[in-house]
Amino acid sequence: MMITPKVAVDVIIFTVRNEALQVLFVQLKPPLHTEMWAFPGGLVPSGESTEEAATRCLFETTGVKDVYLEQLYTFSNPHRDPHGHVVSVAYVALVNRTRINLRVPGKCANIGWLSVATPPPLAYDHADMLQYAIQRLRWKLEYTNIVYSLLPRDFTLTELQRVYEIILGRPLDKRNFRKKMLSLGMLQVTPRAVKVGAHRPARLYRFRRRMPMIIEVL
Amino acid sequence: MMITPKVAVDVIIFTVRNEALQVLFVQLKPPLHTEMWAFPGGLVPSGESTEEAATRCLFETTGVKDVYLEQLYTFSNPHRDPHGHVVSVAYVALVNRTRINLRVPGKCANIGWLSVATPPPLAYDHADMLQYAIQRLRWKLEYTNIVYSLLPRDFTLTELQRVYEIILGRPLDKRNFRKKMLSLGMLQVTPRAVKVGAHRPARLYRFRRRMPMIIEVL
DNA sequence: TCAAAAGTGTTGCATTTACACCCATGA
DNA sequence: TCATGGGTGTAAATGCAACACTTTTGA
Repeated sequence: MMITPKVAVDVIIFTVRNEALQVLFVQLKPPLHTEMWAFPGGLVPSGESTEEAATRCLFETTGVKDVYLEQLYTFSNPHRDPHGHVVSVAYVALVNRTRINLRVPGKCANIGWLSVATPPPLAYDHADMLQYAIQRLRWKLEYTNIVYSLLPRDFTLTELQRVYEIILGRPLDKRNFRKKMLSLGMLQVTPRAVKVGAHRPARLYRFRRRMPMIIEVL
Repeated sequence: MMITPKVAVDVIIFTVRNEALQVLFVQLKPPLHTEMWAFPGGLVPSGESTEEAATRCLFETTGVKDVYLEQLYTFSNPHRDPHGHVVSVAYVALVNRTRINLRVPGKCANIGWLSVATPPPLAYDHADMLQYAIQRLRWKLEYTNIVYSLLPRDFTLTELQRVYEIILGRPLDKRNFRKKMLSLGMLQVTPRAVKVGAHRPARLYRFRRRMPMIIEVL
């Protein structure tokens, strides 16, 4: 019987919070990489699919299920983990921060959201993973509806636009943005509006279908 | 120590041959799945990256290196292989058939090119892999230059167009195709032309850079 | 001179970009 | 009445799709 590498998953959990794109990191307990941060993850037991393992990891740290979760890439450099050859299947999840109840997994010393703009020192090859994940997120934002998973059920168009601007890192034209979003037909107007502050109340919208789809197909 | 699944690679090797998109399949030796076909692949030994394993598999069956090779997806269903839990990292390779010297790997009974239009019964979850690979190939053909890996160094625009038509499965307009290709600036005219048959000779072109790149960036 | 593939431009349509003012509200 | 964010339309430019004839060659 040939000896093959071990299999792990890492889950890159994005949210938009405090006007920034943030990622959930855990801090490992000594003696492993203390002072470094890493994505939630771990070895995959035989009999469990990597999707299941990623879903489980996501649930154990945030308490949420049923959010957008996508396989990103498989990282397999034999030296990526100094303790032995571990092939890691990376996943990306998008969560709405208001639904989160963070919990520190048993094997971790700490957990928290950190902005991708100023990432901390990362363990293993997690810096590569993060770069790739951000790139993929920006790319898919443009031609899918996955942003639904970052927002509450009801939201204003300005909130939606802010999420796009924060992730893409550039300002968008308000009129063109609204025209485009509404023309895609994936949003539904709700009868309600929000009144906050001394100005005109904003209409609330929601996604017709809160599931991933490619925009041309809508 | 936790027991994790074994790690394998499968390589989906595409070529364009006989006016069809074809894939390289091997037939397993008895007692395993005889009568079924599968992609070249196998377990990844500890210490080898999956890229290396895929490159090696490609070389062992076709004798080529330095062609387009891309990670496709990781398949991890615990039941995908009835003999035990094997996570397979699938790769896609694109080769130019004229450069190929097929060899039957020791553990296989047979090897050959088969058209994707009429795929044979496939072992494991290889039918799923194939569908996904075709989809990805079509998609990437539209916004990258990866087609370079399917053609000889020098080719005519008609040959290039045929490759696109065969993979996409629909006819393309000759004038629009040429306009588009030439405007992207990724082709170089060569001084030579080919004369075959009783008609005007065709100019030969080649790719400026025979390496994968996204078309907007060119 | 004929057959066969190579090669070449223009027009309409759809999509994207740029851009500035009025509206509704609470303080 | 003023400050604040919500909401709206038009014109130019760009990109894409449709479409037919002339050129060069060898037989």
